[in-house]
Amino acid sequence: MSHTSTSARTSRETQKARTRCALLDAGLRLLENKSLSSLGLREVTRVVGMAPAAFYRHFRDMSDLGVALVDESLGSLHSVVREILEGPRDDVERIERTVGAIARYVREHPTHVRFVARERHGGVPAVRAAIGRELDRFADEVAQALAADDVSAGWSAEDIRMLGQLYVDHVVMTASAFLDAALGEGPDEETVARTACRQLLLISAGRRNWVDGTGKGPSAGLPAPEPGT
Amino acid sequence: MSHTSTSARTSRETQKARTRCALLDAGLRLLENKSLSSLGLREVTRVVGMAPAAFYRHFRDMSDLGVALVDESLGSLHSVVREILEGPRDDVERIERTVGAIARYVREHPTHVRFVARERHGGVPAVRAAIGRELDRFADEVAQALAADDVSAGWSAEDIRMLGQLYVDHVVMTASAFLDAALGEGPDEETVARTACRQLLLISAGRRNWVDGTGKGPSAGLPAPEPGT
DNA sequence: TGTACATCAGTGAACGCGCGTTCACTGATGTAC
DNA sequence: TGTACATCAGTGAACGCGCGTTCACTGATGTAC
Repeated sequence: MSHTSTSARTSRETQKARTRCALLDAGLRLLENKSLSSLGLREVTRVVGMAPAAFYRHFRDMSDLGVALVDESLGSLHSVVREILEGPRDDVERIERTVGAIARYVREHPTHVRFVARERHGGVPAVRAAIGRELDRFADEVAQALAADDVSAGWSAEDIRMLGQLYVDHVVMTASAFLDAALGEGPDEETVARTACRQLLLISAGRRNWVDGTGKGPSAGLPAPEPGT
Repeated sequence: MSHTSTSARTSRETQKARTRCALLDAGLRLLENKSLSSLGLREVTRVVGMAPAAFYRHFRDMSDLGVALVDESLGSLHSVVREILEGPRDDVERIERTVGAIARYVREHPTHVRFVARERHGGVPAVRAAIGRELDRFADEVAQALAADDVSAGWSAEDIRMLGQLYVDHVVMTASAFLDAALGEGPDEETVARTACRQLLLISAGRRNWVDGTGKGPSAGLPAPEPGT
């Protein structure tokens, strides 16, 4: 409990926060080439340059540090998502802005993105749960924004939520593909961007032609309207 | 090199194959709750009940065992995929068959599915590469089948391949969701199945209303055809 | 068929090493008066 | 302002443990004659 008058943190507090941050940074750096469950507490403290025992002043164990990394990685993303969703409603433009934003985010925070992609199904339950919870929140936010679109008229809440999840899953896939591209594995960034845009456009097309429960759009299953009859 | 006349394997060969299989089984079992990069050679041999050193008679290291597990996990899946793709072309039925087949596969081989989901972006490069290669092959197979559909008339090879990739990614997501359901995490199996079906139906609707390069279906962006003019 | 030799999957002991965790400690920072 | 005491982030030594890898070996199986 701090005894200083609210805002001004003591130098002790700020120093502790700095060390904690250094531990998180070191962890993230080491996690580029391995997974959390094989990352050692001593590896992290060694990079920071402190005694192993000091680790316990900041985290209970590596899994605890992992959960903190999830918050750091995905917490900042909510504002980005909101910004995109609040932009113009036009499909094509929104899609291009989305894919551009993903590309930028991956370029600026590659280690965070890799961490999330790797640990989403990784071997540390608490971290997996934290990522799942955060991605669910994103799906909710997206669903909420989608509900406001004209094309969503008549959609059930369940279907809108399903669509939000489809988008979020696709964003994760795309981010991961951008990451591979940056590493020289798989197709280059340009190709990933084009593929992602087209996949999203295809989903948009499906959305516009969705008929509840059957998925049959106006141009399928029914005879085409015959002009003049 | 075997010196027996082709088909009949010596008892030595079969015994070696059995041991190898026991190592793979033990590895897979241990990987339910951890990731490959934190799984130890000694853990595996302990479960099988053999001396650690014997491991080297079968695999160079754990990464080598991981690649063998990828082959075992995904190799058998090609026939399943082909069977689905060769079935009826009708969208709804094919989708339901697909989702049913995923559910069944996950129920019958949960450990293989978890392994692939976990190591797809995991910390062992050789295993990641092996999984990526295999999933690309699946995308190719799906794309080839899609190309034969009527709705694909006029599609560029690139767009068909993009669609194949979208389907494969979606299948992986769905399999992973079924797995969570079986573990009591997240929504139940029934919900996962319904969501997956609707997402696939939505993609199908997009496919039917795809206009090259814009994603604009016939019911959007253009004035609706006016009967009688 | 029987015998002598080759192969090689699996053994068990040994090695050096880095791990997570504990503990009493130090000394700079913060607080009370 | 100065002094005496409390807090607590970080230290460094120690511990027992399981790890991957090596090595000379054993003994059942397979081969040649």
